[in-house]
Amino acid sequence: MTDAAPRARRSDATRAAILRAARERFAADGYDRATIRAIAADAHIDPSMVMRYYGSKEGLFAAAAEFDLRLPDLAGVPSGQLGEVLVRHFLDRWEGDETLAALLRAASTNPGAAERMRGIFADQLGAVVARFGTDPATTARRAGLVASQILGLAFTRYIVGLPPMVDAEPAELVGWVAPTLQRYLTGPAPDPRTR
Amino acid sequence: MTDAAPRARRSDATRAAILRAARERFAADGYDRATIRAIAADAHIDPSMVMRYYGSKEGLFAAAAEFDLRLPDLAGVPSGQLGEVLVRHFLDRWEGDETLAALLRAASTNPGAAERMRGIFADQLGAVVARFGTDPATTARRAGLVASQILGLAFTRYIVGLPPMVDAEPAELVGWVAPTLQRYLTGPAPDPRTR
DNA sequence: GTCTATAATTCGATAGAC
DNA sequence: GTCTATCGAATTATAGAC
Repeated sequence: MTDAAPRARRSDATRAAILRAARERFAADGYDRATIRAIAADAHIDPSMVMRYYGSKEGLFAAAAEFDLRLPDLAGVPSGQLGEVLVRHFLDRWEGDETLAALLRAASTNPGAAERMRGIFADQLGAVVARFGTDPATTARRAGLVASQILGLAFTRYIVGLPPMVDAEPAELVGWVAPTLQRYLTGPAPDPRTR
Repeated sequence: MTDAAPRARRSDATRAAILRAARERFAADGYDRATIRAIAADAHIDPSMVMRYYGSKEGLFAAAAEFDLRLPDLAGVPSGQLGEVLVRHFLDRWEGDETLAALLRAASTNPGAAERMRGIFADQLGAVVARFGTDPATTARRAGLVASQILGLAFTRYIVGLPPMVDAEPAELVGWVAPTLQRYLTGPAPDPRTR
C-alpha cells in the first residue's frame, strides 16, 4: 500500500466536530453536567453517533481530554528567568485551549480525570523540573509546588472567576507569580525545623 | 433570660445529622454526584425529610457550605511572619473541616458554589489583607494572589491528590509556601513593564 | 414528625431500520 | 454511516396517609 496512513474516512469530520463540541461542554459544565445529548446537538449530529464513535461517555472524555502542556525546552533559558518563562507559557497555553479547563472541572469529581491530571503534571512537568533539581530528592516536591501555584492560578482565574484574578493583565500576573515559581524551582529547600 | 434561644426542637438532632452527612457527601462526591438519597441514608433518615427541612438540594447545599475561614487577628503578628502564620492556619483549618473541600469540588461545576467561594475569599481574606496593604490599589490583587496559592495548595493536595503534595508534612509545606504569601502580602508590586 | 408511593424528568446506552 | 425509537435506571420533588 502506498498509503501508510489509513485512508481518511468521510466520517473523520464528524469525529472532529464531536471532539470539539465535547471539549467545550466539558470545559463549561464539567463531566457530570455535560450530556452526550447536548454535545451531539452542538455538533449537529445524532447522539447515537457519539456512542458509536467513542463507545461511552467515559471514552469520549478520554479522547477529548488528551492534553499536552507543550512545555518548551528550557535548556537555553537563563536559569534566572525560568519562572517567568514558565508562567508566561502556561498563560498562553491555556488561554487558547479550553481542554485544561475541561480537565480541571472534571478532575474535581471524576476520578479518571484526576488520575489524568496527576499524570500530566507528574510526568510532563516533573520531567522538566528534574533537569534543574540540584538535589534529586526534592525534584518531585518542587514540581508539585509549581503545579499548586499554576493550578491555583488557573482555578481562581478561569473556574471560580475571582475578580482580581480575572481582571489582571497577563503581564502583571507574570510579574507577581514568576518569582514564586523561580524559588520553587531553584531556591533553597526550607529548613525542616520551621517551627 | 432563662430561655432566650428558641426552645430546642426534637428535630434539631435530625437537622444536624443531615448537615453532617451532607458535608461529607458533597466533599467526597461534588454537588452533582452527591444525591439526596445517599445523604439521607448516611443520616439514617428518609430522603423526604431532607426536602422538608431544607426545601431543595440547592437549599441543603447552601446550609452545608456555610464556611468561615476563621482568620486569626493578625494585628499582633510580626509583619515578617504573616505568610507563615497564614499557611499554617489554612492547613489546620481545613485539615479538620471538610466543608472547604466540599465547596472546592462544588465550585468547579456549580455557579452558586463558585459565587460563595468568591465571597469567602473576597470578603474574609480581602478584609484581612486590607489591613496591611500599603497601597489600597493593590490590596484586592494581593488577596487574589494569596487565594490562588492557597486554593492551588488545597486543590493539588486534597482534590487531585498529587503525590508529592499529599506526602508532604505540613511543616514542610509551610516552609515552602510561607515566603510566597509573605511576598504577595507585603512585597513590592512588580514592574508593570515586565517584558 | 415521619414515611410510602409516585409523579415528572433526564440520562446513558442499545437495537435495528434504512 | 446515519438516524428513529425506546429501554432501564436514576434523580429531584410532591402528595398525602399515619
